[in-house]
Order: sequence, then C-alpha cells, then structure tokens
Amino acid sequence: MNDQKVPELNSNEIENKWMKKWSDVDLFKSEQKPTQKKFFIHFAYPGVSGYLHVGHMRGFTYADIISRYKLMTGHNVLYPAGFHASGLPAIGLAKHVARKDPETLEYLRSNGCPEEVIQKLHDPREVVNYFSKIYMNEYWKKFGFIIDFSRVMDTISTGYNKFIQWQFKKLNEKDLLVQKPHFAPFCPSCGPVAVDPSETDVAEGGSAQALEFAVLKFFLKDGSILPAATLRPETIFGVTNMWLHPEVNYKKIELDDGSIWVISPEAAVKLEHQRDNVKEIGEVKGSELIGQTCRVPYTNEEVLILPGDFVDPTIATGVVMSVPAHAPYDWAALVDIQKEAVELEKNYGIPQSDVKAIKAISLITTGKETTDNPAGEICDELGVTSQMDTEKLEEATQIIYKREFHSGVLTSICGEYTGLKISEVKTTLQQDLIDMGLADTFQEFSEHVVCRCGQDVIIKRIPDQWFIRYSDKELTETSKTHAQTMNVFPKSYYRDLPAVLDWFTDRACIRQGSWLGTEFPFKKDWIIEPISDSTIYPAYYVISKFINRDDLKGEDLSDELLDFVLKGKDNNGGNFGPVSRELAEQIKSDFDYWYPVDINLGGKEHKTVHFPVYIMNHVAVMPQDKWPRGIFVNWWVTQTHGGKISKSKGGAEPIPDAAQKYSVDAMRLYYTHVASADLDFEWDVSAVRHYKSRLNRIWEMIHKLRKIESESEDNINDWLLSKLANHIRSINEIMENFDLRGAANEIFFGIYSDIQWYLRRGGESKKTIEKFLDHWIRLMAPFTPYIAEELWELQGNEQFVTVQQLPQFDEKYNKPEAELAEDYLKSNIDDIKEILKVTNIEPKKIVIYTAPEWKYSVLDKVITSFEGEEQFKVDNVIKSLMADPELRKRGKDVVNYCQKLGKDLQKMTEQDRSKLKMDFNEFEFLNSCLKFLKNEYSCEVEIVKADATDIYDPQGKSRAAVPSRPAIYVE
RNA sequence: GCGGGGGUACCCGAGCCUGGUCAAAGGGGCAGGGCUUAGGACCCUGUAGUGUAGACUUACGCCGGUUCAAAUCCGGCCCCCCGCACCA
Repeated sequence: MNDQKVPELNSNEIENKWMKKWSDVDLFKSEQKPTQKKFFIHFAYPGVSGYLHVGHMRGFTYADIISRYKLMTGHNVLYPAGFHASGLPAIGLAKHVARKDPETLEYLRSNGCPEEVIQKLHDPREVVNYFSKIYMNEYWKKFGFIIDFSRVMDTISTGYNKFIQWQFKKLNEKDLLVQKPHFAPFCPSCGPVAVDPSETDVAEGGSAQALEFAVLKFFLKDGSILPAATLRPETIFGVTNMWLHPEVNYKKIELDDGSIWVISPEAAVKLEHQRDNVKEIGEVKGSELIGQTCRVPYTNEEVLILPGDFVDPTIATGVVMSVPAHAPYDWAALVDIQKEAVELEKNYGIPQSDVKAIKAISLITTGKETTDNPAGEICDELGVTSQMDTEKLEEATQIIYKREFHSGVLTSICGEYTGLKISEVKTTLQQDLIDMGLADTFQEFSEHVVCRCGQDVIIKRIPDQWFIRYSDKELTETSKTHAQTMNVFPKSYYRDLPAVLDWFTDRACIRQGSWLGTEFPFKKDWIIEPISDSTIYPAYYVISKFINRDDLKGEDLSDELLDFVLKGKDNNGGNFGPVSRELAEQIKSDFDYWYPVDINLGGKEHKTVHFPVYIMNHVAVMPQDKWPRGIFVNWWVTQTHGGKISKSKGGAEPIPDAAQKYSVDAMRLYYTHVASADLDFEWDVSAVRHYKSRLNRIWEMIHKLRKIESESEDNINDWLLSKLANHIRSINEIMENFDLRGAANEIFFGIYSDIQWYLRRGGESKKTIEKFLDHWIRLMAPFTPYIAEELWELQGNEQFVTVQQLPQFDEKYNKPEAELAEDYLKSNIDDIKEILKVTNIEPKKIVIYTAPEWKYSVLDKVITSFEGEEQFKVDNVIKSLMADPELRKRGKDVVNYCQKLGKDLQKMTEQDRSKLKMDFNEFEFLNSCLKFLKNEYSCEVEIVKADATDIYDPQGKSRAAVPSRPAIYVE
C-alpha cells in the first residue's frame, strides 16, 4: 500500500498493442451462430466529405459501447460500417480541389494529406477511396471499434447500384412512385444546383429558402395584367394603389393562356423557367404606366399606379401592391409621396387631390390597435421617418406580421371572409382567387442566390419530376404503428416519431446534374438523390461480405437474386444466373439470421429526414419481420463557444491528434459521461484532460490494490462486495435502456468512490479485492476497452476481456445489513462533523451513547403495531406498552418517545422502516470501528450504552440516544 | 408558422415519467487542510444563509393551484434552443 511505484499508463502503447492483438485473431468478424441471440447495430454511415472532426466520434463511440455491451451479455453482434458517397459531399470537395480553392488546400494540408494525394483529389472517386481509408484506419480502428471491416461498402459501387435499383422497382410495383411538377433551384448556365448552407454549388445565398408568392392579377385598362407578388394575399381588401419603379423597362409577356403580364425583366427570366410557352411581346417603361389606374381583383376597385423607387425589380415580379394600413413599407412610401404631390402632378399629371385622397384601409383587427391604421401606428412607435428607414421598417414589418398572423381577424369589409382568422384564411383565399382566375403563384428565394459561375440562381419548374409517395395513407399509418413498437432513444424522439411520419410528404427522389449515385431505373441520366438511396442499406451489409470476398460480383445482383434473398421469393426455378443456388441460399440464410436491424444510430440531424424514410422504405419493400427494431439518436458536440464544429472555422483538432494527446479511452469516456446522449455539449479540451487523469487515477488505484496481500474478515468486505453487486444490478438495468452516461457514472465514479471508502475504512482482504477487480475491470471494458484489456491481462487472465461476459447480479453478495452498518457509521460521522463545525471544538474526546434497551423494545412494538393496523393510533400502543411494569416506571419518557416515533414512522418509506427492523447491534458495530474513529479524529473515542451504569456523561447527552441514532458528546 | 426540446446552486450536468429517502448525484472550478524538497498528482473538508450540539430558514425561470407533503403533478406567463426537404 505504501509503495508508490506504479508503472506509468502509456495509453498510445496500450492502444497499439491491443489493436494488433484483436486484429491478429480477427476478433470482430461476425458469423452466424444459430444458438446465440443476434444483435445488429450500425450507425448512419457518414457522407464522404473530407476529414471528420472529434464531434463525429461521439455517435460512433456510442454505437461501439452498445455493441461491446451486447457482446458481453451473450449476443452475437454484427456491427458493420460503410460510406455514403452519393450526392454532393465528395463532388463538392473534388470541385474545390479542382478549382484550387486555397482554403480547401490549406485544410487538406493541415490535416496531413500528402501532396501526391491532393493532386488526385479533383476526382470524386479518389476522394471516396482516400477518405474511406482514413475513416477506417485513423478513426474507427484507432478508437477500438468492434466493426466487422470485412463488410465495408460504399454507395457508388456496382453492387450497391443494383441493390438500389431493385429497391426502386419494388417501390414502383407498390405504386409508391409518382410523377408530378416540381420546383427546384437552377442556374441558367450550369443547370441544377444545390442550395444548402455548405454552399458547395453557390457563391452566395446558401441559406435561402424557396418561397411561394401569391400573384394577384391587377387588370390594366387594355386588359393586360399587373401581377403583384405577395406573401399576404388576404390584404387584397386593403389595397389603395400600386407601386412600379419608374425607371424599369417592364416586359410584356404573353402566357400560354393568352393573358399578358407586365413584369420586370428579371422576373421575365424567372417566369420562363416556371411556365411553358412564355412569349415576350413588348416593353413598357414604368413611368409610362404611372398615373394610370388598374382594377383590383375580387374587390374590383380602381386604384392609381404610383412611382416607387424602392421597388426592387429583382424580387418576385417587380410589381408591388400597396396596403398602407398593414404594410409599414407601403405606409412610409405613401406618406413620402403625399408630401411630393405637387411634383407628382407636374411629372405625371396625377391630380394632387387624388394622391392626397388616398387613405389607409384597415382590413384586419387584432383587438389591440387603437386606430384603423396599424402599420402607421407601429411606424410612429418605432419612429420611422421615411421609406429609407429600412432597418426600422423591417422590424415593424416583423412585428405586425407576427401579431396579425396569430391573432388577426378579417374585418367586415372583407365580404364572405369577414371574421376569419388570418392564419386560416391565407391558403383558402389564395386558392379561391386562383380558382376564379384572379391569382397565380410565383416561386422565389427568400434572398439572392448566386451560382459559383456568377449567374443568379432561379427556381425552375420540372414538369414531370419523380417522387416517392410518402404521403401514402396506408404506408404512413403502418409505419406509425410499427414505430410505436420500436425501441427508440431518447424517449422524446419516440413520442415525436408519429408526428414526423405524418408530416413527411412526397419527396422528389431523382435529379439531374453532376452528382454521384445510382441511375434511376425509369429515366435515363437521372440520378437517385442521396436521401432516397440510403434507406434500406443495412441489408446490403449482409451482401457486401460476399462481394468483398469475391464470391460474386456486383453486377450479379439480379432482381431475381435480390427478391430471393431479401423477400424470400423463389419464383424462377432457382436460377440466379452466374450465382449458384447454394451461394444464394447462403446469402439468404445470413440475411434471415441478421435482419432486422436492432439499432440504427445517428445524429439528431437525421430525426426528420433519414429515420422516417428508413422506417417507411423498410415497411414499403421488406417483409414485416424485417422491419427495423430500434433507433438511437445522439445530439452533437459543438464548438467551444456554441455552434456547429466546422472545418472552415478551424474548429477542433484532427481526430488522430486528439486521440494521441488525450488517449482513446479518455475520449470515449468523455463522450459518454460529459452529457446525456440527447444534449449538445461543447468540445472542451480541459474536460477531456480531466477524464484522462481520472483513468490515470483508476490505473494507479488498481495497482495499489494489487499489492494487498493480507486477509481480513471485517464487515467492510461484505460491504464492498454488496455495493458492487448492487452497482452491477443497476448498471445492467441502466444499460438495457441504453443510458450510457448513467452506467459510466456508476462504473467510473460510483465504484471508484466505494473502493476509496473501503481503503479508508482499513479494508485489506486480498480475496475480496480480487473478486472486486475481476468484476470492475469487466464493467469498464465496453467503455474503455484498452485500459480494461491491459488491466485484465495484468490480473493474469489469458483471454480478451472484450469477449468476457459482464458480471451479473448475485444475490449471495447482496448484504443489506452490511450496507446498513456502513451507512450508520457515515451518518454518525456526519453528525460529529456537524457538531464540530458548530461548536468549533478541537476534539479531545468523543463519547457515543447507543440507545437504552427499553427504547429498542418500544420501537419494536410500535413498528409491529404500525404495520398491523390500518389506522395507526399512538394511544393504543401506549396503552399496551404500559402493561409492562418495566416501561411503566418510565411512563413520561415512553410516551414522549412513542409520540415522536409515531410521527417519524408516518413520514418514512417502507424501505426506511425495513431498515429499522433489521437485526443490527449498534454497540458491537461501533466498537469494531473504534480504531477507525480514533484515527479519523485523532482523539480518544468511547462507545457506551446509554443505560449502562456509571457512564461518563457530563452533559446528560445520553438521554437523547435512540435506536439508529446514538447520542454524541464531544469535548 | 409547423413540429419538438428546455430553463436546476459559481459552471457543466443528474433528478422530473413513478411526489416524501432532495440543500438536490456526479464532474469541474474555487477555498482550507494533509502528503510532498517545491509544484503537479493524489487524499480529506468546505462551497445558500443563520446557528457554541447533530438543526432551522430560504431555495430548482415567474405566478397561481392540487396535496399532510412539489424541483417533481395541474393551469397561466416569460425566456432560450433545435429540425423543417432535395441538405447524408
């Protein structure tokens, strides 16, 4: 115990040692073991977009801990992994390399990518090849994952393509594919582009949203249409005038229904891509139209067209309707223009009186406004001075929009719509107007989007886009019902899932352009988009094993073979082309053994996209007994001051560097313990270091324990093993609910503090410690496998701890009395501590008085009677007690004690009471702790019975002694 | 907007479903003590307030309610966060 020399914990060395030993014997290759329960777990395979960061390792680590736990609880585990190569990420990186983007090159170099590799990375296939290896060797193997690498696959191999095409044929057979028009981002010179925050394709506007504007048709005298775009079609009832930019040369466009629209040139370009047969037939300058009137659709009012310099021709149609009562911008412009009525008359010949006569028309009431001009009201409040005051106007717009949307109601000027809520009327009114031929729609981004080539990105209509029909009622209902039978973690997501499945609507599933992926079987040159090609892919892990070892080729995956393997259909006489019947049977048998998936683990970003389609596609194309069994969602590791860790911001250090610095075990423990799975946490280097030192401490502790050679028979040994047994019981329960953090807390902190107490109490039994260490090390193994293997070997074991079984709760070690005794001792120590604190005494002598005999017998009787009677009455017990002459002598004391007991008992739980009933000799136990107590306080300690004769009790404290709570005197 | 989550001590973070054992686990930080040549590591103690005896008072976003009893259940309010579609 005193010898401090402990071999240093050299983590990197240990990691390499065990990594090699495991791989030498191919420990993690999964084969069928028909007698064992199988467990199939995988994580949502990462997109190949370059280096991963320390945050990604969180989820992967969870998957590994669960795998290892299952392995150690009698399961045959399959934990495969692959790479999602389709879609944009790999191409995105390759494009950046190809255009020699300095940031990208710097990023590659700083992560240690060799120059000769960088030379090749302009090719997306090279990107996939290179990074697959990095993920496997530098991340997953290093972290000790028990992944079966013989099954690795990616989504751009021939075999995978065949598999996905098969899936789409099945969807089609089930009538779950449909064609209809769709709007998608499009660059007039580059074709389809992706608009997403990573800005792979776009130079600007990655976070833009596609909006659907209502276009209201205002009729000019000559019958042509001024189409005003708005997000608030209901305000049509409040239109007072129109705004056109006087300097813009508006285009006259003829649509295929013969109508003529007057819109800005920018809008004309957009319209061409949103409609068929659009023809430009003329041009008219804004100023030429100003001063004319036009007819408001539906209300048929005639309103003036006025000049508005604020009108932006690049937004929507470049035609704006004015609703001053509810649109702060319009109000401010109206106020401005009314001030300039004189010039207006001069320049455009509009009578001053007409302009000045324009009054805001209110059509919405929220019950809160004091005037019939809410927009004007807000502008006054915020101190808007002119239409140039854009910041305040923006704020005003937000306020009024939000308020009116939530609590607004249409007023009596709105005809048949009077009294309807804004939140409800919006869509119905828009649809009504469209049906009457008075309105249309127009697709537009919420902000400017600029392509890498410099052109503006617009929204294009694709007339015959293919969709997967997730809106299908039966599919949705079946999926919802099934989801409720799944093990979904955390619980919040389990509750959420039915709503998500309901909300999930048809999804455009193919696209054109430079994307990696599988060609859609029903339309040449169109590629299945990357969400849709990764839904039932875990099934492919069963097949990839055979392809990887060359039992068959990717192109051999015929529809017949896949039907046979995945659906058990055997309808062409067992002929699978080049694949032998025997091999087909073997693959099928593997599939039937491993499938369904028990846990699919992924980050929270998958909650509304990947997981729902994962469930729905299984339900759609697989037999019911192959539908997924469980989902585990993990939240993120964020940047130190919040926000996503991102490469561009130079976030956290590369994974291999971190592993080397902090050790794999420490990082694994950090991910697991620093927060629950359903919580984001910040990457915190100093916290990781703390976990490393925690492991160091455990390492040293175990080395110290191993030096103990003696044997003792104290209560403390029973106590330690009992505590351990109960930890084991609770850890097993906790792990069944996948509360990894809770389990880690017990193993690395709870058990540790127990062994500390054991030593402090003078525990020193070699036998006990051996037993203890055997269990403790096994418990650590799923979380910190390297250190566990090393310690396991140190303890003289020859097999891997990885493949041992976790200890199970053993009733024979459960000793409630031993635990009660230590708790009792601790509570006495607490009391003494409290007394010392309050009195500020440096103790020279401590006397502990255990309760007198008669109190024990009173307690006994009161408890019995308390539990025997439904309506407990102290008086009844007192009566029966007084029958005893011995007690009668103490009359008053007995009554007092009884009454107090009665009250206490009522507050107690069953468990507390059962403790009171335990056969426990306080006096003897305290005496056995004398040495310890004297040591703790470095003073004289005496244990006496309160009813012994001639006791030392200068302050009469002994009278306070009751069972389980002795009196204490300190001097 | 639609859907969901959350506000706990100096900080992170358990507990809340199944009310009492909760002045609230665990970790970190800070302070004191021990150990040590010193530092670090490690161990002990403290970390809402009061208290010369093992307690009491005030506390889990705010207000109110249910209950013998509320961090936990119910109602209202304030504030914060996340996902929302072609993006894995």
